[in-house]
Amino acid sequence: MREDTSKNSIDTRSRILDAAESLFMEYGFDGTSMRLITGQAGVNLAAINYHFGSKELLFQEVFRRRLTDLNRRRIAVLDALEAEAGGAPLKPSRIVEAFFGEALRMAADVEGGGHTFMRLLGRTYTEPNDFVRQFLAEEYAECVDRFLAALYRALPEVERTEILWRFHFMMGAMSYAIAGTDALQLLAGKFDDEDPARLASRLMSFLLGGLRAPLADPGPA
Amino acid sequence: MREDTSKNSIDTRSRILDAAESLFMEYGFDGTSMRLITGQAGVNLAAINYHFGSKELLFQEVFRRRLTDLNRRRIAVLDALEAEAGGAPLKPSRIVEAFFGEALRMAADVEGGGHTFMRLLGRTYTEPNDFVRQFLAEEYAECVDRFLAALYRALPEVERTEILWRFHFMMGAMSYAIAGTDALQLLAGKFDDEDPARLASRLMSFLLGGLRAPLADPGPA
DNA sequence: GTATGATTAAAACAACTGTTTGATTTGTGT
DNA sequence: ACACAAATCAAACAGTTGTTTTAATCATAC
Repeated sequence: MREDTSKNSIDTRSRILDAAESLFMEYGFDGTSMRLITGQAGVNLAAINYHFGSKELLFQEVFRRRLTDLNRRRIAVLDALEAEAGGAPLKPSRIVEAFFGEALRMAADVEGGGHTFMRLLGRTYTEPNDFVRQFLAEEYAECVDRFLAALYRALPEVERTEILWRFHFMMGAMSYAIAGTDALQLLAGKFDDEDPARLASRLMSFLLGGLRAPLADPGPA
Repeated sequence: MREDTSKNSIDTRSRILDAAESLFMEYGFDGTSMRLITGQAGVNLAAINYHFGSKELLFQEVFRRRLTDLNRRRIAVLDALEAEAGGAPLKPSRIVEAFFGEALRMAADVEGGGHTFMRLLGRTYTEPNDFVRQFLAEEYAECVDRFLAALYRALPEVERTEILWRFHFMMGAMSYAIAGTDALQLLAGKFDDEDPARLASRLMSFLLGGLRAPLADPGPA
């Protein structure tokens, strides 16, 4: 009947994290109660405060658990690309593929929870809670700095502000592609879903098309 | 001291709607309490239930107030384009410009509240509350049907599924560009904001670049 | 086996949630 | 001025929120 040995407590921790990840994704931070989380995790109500301190700290830990590795992997890929190039600037498309490809790879991991997490991350971008924004900024800082620097070097003739905006647009397209699948099914009515596997290649070609688009006229009257 | 005549009640209604729009945008549906709304609106707590019936119905009315007009304008522009073309299929870029241009025009209206509303709309796409999804689907149905039909006719050689996905990506890029400005400021650190006026042209050229991008390989191994 | 610290458990805490009630005020038509 | 409906108000409703407390149980080292 019982299978927990000494890893009982770390089991409780990850059961809470898994349940919280899934519920935060579905109902948001405010829409998810402690009792809902502990109920789905099958643990006592007080376990969250005991193991994480508060609901907010649990929320942050849900992100840290996956984001740290994701951004580490992104930087590792970028390191490899730059080492291979040997000092020469990279192709912009390779940089973009590295950054968004790693995210899409995580989003494709349905059983391991990566898919759920990426949907949660996507909807969190548009929920500008102060404490979440502060936290995400710190978590992303190094990775974004590295990739922006690489893009600046790859596109020296393009204004940096323009690159920033394009990066923002790409983040938005990706987040919606993952987090807003329900919205699409909604707007478009019936939608053949033979394709979540092909999402990555579809999205990537869209992103690269947007990246390569001619710059806008500076002055629209 | 008092300036209200007979329009007292409709004044209360719109005061509530304005406060709710702004607060829902900032804190989300669950994070915004009735007392917060009525407090900022300067009306009695019971006024929301009296004038709108419930918090959910107020939420819906916040959307209906702006969305109905927005989609009506979109369809009007599309009608004009099709009348001008006289039966010939439209250029895809014109269709996209019509759909997203109207949204961006609303987002540029800061004083009138259009900007706030578009940010709220953007973050709501990723909050898949059942009752919101149902409502948005009905509100968008006719407009999306018309624009998708126009795109299908404009791009007869492209699979309809591909067009759906591109439309989804474009929606995501736009919503983030408007709703997630804070997220960008965050990730990129300092960000010159001499540009909210140029957002429209920047975004439009990105969207058209994505729309024109070559289709992805169907099979990524 | 017993002591010690870590974990779990049940119960209670005050604060806040959306909604309803009943009385009072306000506006309008006669 | 009167009557009638619309609108506002203060107060209370029952239920839920995140967190804390105190006791019980667990695992482990001596």
